[in-house]
Amino acid sequence: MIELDTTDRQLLRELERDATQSASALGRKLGLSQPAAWRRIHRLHESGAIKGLRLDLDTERLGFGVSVFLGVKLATKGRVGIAEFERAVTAIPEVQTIEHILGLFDYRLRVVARDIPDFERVLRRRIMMLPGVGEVEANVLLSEERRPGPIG
Amino acid sequence: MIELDTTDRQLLRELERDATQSASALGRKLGLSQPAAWRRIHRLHESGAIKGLRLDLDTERLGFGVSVFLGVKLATKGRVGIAEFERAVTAIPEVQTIEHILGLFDYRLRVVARDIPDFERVLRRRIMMLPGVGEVEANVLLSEERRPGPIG
DNA sequence: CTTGAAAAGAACTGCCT
DNA sequence: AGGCAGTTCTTTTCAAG
Repeated sequence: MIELDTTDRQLLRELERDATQSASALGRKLGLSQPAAWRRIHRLHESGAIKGLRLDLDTERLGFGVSVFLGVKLATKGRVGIAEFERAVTAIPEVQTIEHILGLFDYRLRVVARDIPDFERVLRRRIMMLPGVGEVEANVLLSEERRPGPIG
Repeated sequence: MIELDTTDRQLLRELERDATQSASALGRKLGLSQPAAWRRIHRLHESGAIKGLRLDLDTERLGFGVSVFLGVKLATKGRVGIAEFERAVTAIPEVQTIEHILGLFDYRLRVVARDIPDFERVLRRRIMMLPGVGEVEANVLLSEERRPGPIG
């Protein structure tokens, strides 16, 4: 486990707010010189505390107005079944996130579609055709909010 | 809705793979000059196609080994109930994402905790104390994979 | 759209406290 | 660990084809 001091935490908090800030801007906010801030950020990358930077696309503006969370229960739960399901679900472009979970469902999928008819097509012709799929639960996304989290 | 040409799509695909690439590196890959690539990226930001860059932290390495998805059904569903719930849930630092959804549940929360006992504390003393909380479903995250998506 | 150039700023390095 | 000074690279804007 990686231990962080107060300054590292402040850096992460700032970078969570705006990941494009320069080392000099961050240094100014925390009372550090530009190289000092840079070296800390660099260490946070090297240590693996920061996995990287993700591009945050506006799926709605790009024509994918519908996001649906699917809970999926597998009917066939052997080792082969799981591997086969994962391989097949990976090939569906509308599936943005695949979460292997433990609980009432086996997988949780985040699926995007242009609209509801498009989603129905994805669900019927893609999701329901996946090998080993059992029960499927759907929840349509209305709005989403990300919080700073206990780490920053 | 924002219309993208093939080059913009290629840019987004590359940036999804690695959001830290320079305009000149992207230009080289797509056969564009550095200013041309830069202007396209700039336009993708301005148009809102790209919302920004998100810091991707390794919650596990930072000591939060447990991620749990909670489906929450509200018992009280008046306008006041929803507003009150959202205000209260926002104040819990362990809640990383709040998704307002339509379906079997009203909200989906992504919660992080240091370990299972820590998660039990969050669940009993924080989540279950939220105003208007009805049924709660839990799924523990085993592994997660993000896919390029139909946009890139 | 392109190339080329120039100025500003950010990233990175080595040395010193 | 932090700061200072300097080098290299990228970003950003411009002129011109």
